[in-house]
Amino acid sequence: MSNRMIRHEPLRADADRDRILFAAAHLFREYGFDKTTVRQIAEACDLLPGSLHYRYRAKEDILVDMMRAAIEKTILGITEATAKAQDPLQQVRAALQAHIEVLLAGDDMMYVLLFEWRSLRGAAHKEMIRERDRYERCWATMLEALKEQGFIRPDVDMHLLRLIGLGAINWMATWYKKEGRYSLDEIGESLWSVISRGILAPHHLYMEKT
Amino acid sequence: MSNRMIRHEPLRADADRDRILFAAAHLFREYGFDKTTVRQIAEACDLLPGSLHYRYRAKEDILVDMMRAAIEKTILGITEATAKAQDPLQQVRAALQAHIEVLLAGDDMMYVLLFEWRSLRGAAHKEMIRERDRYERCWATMLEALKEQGFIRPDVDMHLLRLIGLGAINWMATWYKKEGRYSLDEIGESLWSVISRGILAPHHLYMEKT
DNA sequence: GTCTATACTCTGATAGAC
DNA sequence: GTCTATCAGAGTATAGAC
Repeated sequence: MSNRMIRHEPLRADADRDRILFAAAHLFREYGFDKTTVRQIAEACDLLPGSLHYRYRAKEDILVDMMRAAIEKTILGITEATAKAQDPLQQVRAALQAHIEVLLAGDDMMYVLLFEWRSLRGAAHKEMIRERDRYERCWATMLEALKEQGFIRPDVDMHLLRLIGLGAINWMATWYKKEGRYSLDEIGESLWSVISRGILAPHHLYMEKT
Repeated sequence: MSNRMIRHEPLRADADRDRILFAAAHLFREYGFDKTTVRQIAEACDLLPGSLHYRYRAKEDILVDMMRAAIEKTILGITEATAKAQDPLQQVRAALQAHIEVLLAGDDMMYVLLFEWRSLRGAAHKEMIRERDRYERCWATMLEALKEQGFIRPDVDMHLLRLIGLGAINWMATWYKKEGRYSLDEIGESLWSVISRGILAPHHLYMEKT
């Protein structure tokens, strides 16, 4: 740091951003966005309020930036997971596990993304709705493909299925504990066991069992 | 009201309580507990701040009272529903539908119960955890009975199933719209269709289909 | 970029007349 | 029980020196 020649400003800036967002996320999760003060955030990332203000002009800006990062991470997570999988069924299975892992692996930003978007108003609120829709469309595309290829019973409404499935996972953030009785693999396995038996057409259900 | 003889104090008091809780719940749902001011609540139920203070000494007391009422209503809902049903399977089906209806029928208090318990701290927080556990135990009992009677595949973990199922329903509060494309019956039917096929032992699955 | 000090606003809660 | 008036505190955001 003493030598200007070996400094990498962009990296430094990213690290600062991460440090701030990480500390803020922890507080937002613990106390909620409204009950967390900018003074607390500043203290948690070793800055004084004035310095934090230099990075983020308003408290809400921190939340917006955090949510952008969180949703990007989520989309990246299921994109990578599905890329590895071979057939469409295993793709969905992998995406499901990826969503679980990204959400519950311990990143407080994910929790904040799910439960604090109500704290945003106006333009910022609308932007997050759009971002959420972008993510949900990834799922919609995957699920529609599955249906068109005959994997799913004809009477299953894929739109409702998506809402139900993602809802079950998202709610896990309220009860999952790292030291609890279930591992992320067990949780994903259980969920998939119920859903796959619940929606697959008989032919593929049989294949899935073997 | 002008004649003291025909006044019914307890009824009046209940009506006042409902009026306050209803108005407060609407605001809490719209803006969140923290962003709602006691002045707003007072105005919404045609009281002045001082008068509201007479009923509830602190803002948090309103939230606690509201949550007590909401959880009581929920427990009453599934209790009544299961009482009407005959066999254990239909009992669970009825309880599931009851939970959906109580949660989504339009009572803002239910939404607040699900998403604002984080606003409580200390003793009040602990009390709500206990109340929630009381409710979850109703479900645990029902589901355990189902398993013991052989309705469920042996490999299904009933504890996890409860968390997944109730999670799927609770999350509905974030997306369900009264004017939306799905009725409460459709939603319940879809959920049951997936879950029942996902967990029932083959023999009962066949019976369920007919 | 970081710090100190502070302006300004709004909040929950209360005191006390009626 | 309801009202008016107000307090004490906390909150965000800012100005300006360094």
